Amino acid sequence: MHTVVSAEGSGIGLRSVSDSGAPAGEQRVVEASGLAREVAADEATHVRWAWDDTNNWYPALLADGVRVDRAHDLRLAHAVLRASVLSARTALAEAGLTAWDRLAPVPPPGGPTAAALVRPDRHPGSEPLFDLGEVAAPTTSGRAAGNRRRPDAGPGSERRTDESDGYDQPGGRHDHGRDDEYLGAGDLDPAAELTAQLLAIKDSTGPGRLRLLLAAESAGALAAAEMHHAGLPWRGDIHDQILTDALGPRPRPGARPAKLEDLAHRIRAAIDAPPTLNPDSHPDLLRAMEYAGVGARSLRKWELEKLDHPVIAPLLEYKGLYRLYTANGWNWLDTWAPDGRFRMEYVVGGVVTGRWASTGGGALQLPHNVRRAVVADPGWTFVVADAAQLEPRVLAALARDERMAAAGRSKDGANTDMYAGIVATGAVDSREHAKVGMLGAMYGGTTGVSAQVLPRLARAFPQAIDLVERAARAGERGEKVTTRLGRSSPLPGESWAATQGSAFDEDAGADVQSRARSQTRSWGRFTRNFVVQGTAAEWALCWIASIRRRLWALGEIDTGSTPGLAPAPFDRRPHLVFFLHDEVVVHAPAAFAEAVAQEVRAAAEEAGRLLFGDFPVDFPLSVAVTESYADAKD
DNA sequence: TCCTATCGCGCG
DNA sequence: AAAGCGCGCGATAGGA
Repeated sequence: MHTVVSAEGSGIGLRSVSDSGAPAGEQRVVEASGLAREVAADEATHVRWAWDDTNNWYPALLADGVRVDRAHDLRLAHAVLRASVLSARTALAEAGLTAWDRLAPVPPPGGPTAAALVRPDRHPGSEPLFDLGEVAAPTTSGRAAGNRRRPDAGPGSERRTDESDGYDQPGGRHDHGRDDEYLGAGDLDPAAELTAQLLAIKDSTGPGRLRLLLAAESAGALAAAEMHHAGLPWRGDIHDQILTDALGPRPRPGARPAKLEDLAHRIRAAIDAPPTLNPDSHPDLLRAMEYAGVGARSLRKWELEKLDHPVIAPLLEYKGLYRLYTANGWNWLDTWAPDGRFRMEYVVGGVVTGRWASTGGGALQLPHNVRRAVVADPGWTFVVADAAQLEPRVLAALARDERMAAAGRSKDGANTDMYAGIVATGAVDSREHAKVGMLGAMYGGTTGVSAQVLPRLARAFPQAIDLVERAARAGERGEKVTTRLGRSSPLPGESWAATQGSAFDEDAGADVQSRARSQTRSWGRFTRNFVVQGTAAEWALCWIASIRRRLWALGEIDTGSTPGLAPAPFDRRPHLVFFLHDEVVVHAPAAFAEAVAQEVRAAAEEAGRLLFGDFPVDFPLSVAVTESYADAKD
């Protein structure tokens, strides 16, 4: 049974919808301030909460200490069902675009991203887009401030829509924007949409796969909201020490840190440049280096490293420290972890393949050299787990390639390295060859060692290699490809097809043809990788969904003991604090560490079974119990 | 002045 | 163009 949650005037509507999509009973309307109590009471009935966007509702519940077990995120589900080939011949997919196709993800409340959206420059005398007082509930400041829809909301309101016109190049961010008429937020009827989605699942060619995918995607949205709520423990004092050791004391605004200033002098001296040369200006620096005869074509690190000149050493050091200073320096600390927690802002489903993206704070790019600042609370510890060689294992299982799966299977309980296993089959000579060969197969590498090794891999593991080759050819033909659970790739944009067509013109020049060919191959590499990366993302979603359920079931520390620094409902319980594609960090009371490690492993096994049934493929983890994230070597 | 493109590098 | 996939971000350059 689902309960659909929606805004009804100043109150909140709760309406039951059966698993077949039939409305069950009348809608109840409760006061906004009473929602948390209502939800907490209904949790015991194993209801699945359905709502337009998890970030519109769940943060306020968490703020009231209420955790929910299951949800159905209508925005995320709609996007999957709209695009999937499994649901292509359903009413939902065959209907024209609706307001649900135009929803942009709602940022988590209270963070810098939400603040930036709430603070648009208002001209004096212009009407505010929404009245904060009208919808504000005591505990829902973030939601009330920026993200609640109103019946009269229109273009330019808080319900922003994406404006991109689709895909011309692989690699664009996931969006569903089109430039037809905006239908208006008033058209969002969550109960009707849920009914339509459940019907689309039932009518699809893979209801079981889609049901699992949407459950996992929605569980991911819950987990992301919970991680934002709990935050990653962050020791600002340690971070500051790292910065001071590397850069010198924090400079006044506008000034370079002492170490960078010193290196800038040495760089100028080494190439006889004037004191006005700004090493942050690539064109100027490159020109000055050319004048000094350094012989650099660009300023890329790997290229500079090949050169022999006195400027290289200080320049490389400068670039490293500059990166630390600009990306994760004091400004970052002030903005993203001012109070002992880094509240990362994930964008669930933000990548076309189904991976998560993040916005602001660079949660998915946290450099290794600042991870020392991630320290567990007193009496608590981290359990850090990452899936070893996830993508090649996923490929083996996807292709049902028994030999490749066997190469990654653990023998007598030993934690195996799949690349070593591939070497052991005799297919290739070294672990390095196995690794670059597999990466090349999954990414579409055509040169160097990876291309040399590919034929050997194709001989040893024909089914796995054939799967990625077929995915590449489908993409080159402009077709969709689909992951294990039913997430389909986007189609290339109109200009892609136009370029393809123009290559067939009688008078097409060689340059046009070569551009078309290069574009074709590029899209093929995208679809080749899509099936693997996308299915790996599905494995990770199932993993994280299982972990959050299992952690909750572990219960809490004794009532006598001191709670941790995490906010309720996690102050006495192990909880997820970080997720990075194939890696999780759990923050747990020290006494729970071993139990958590065991559950994280069990969750990985469960994820493998959910995706691949009894196909004999292993997904081993490396698990570390540690006080500091930096001590978990990946 | 604002907006976008480019470079380069962090992560998986 | 490192060698192929997927991202976010900050600084500077350059066009409008």
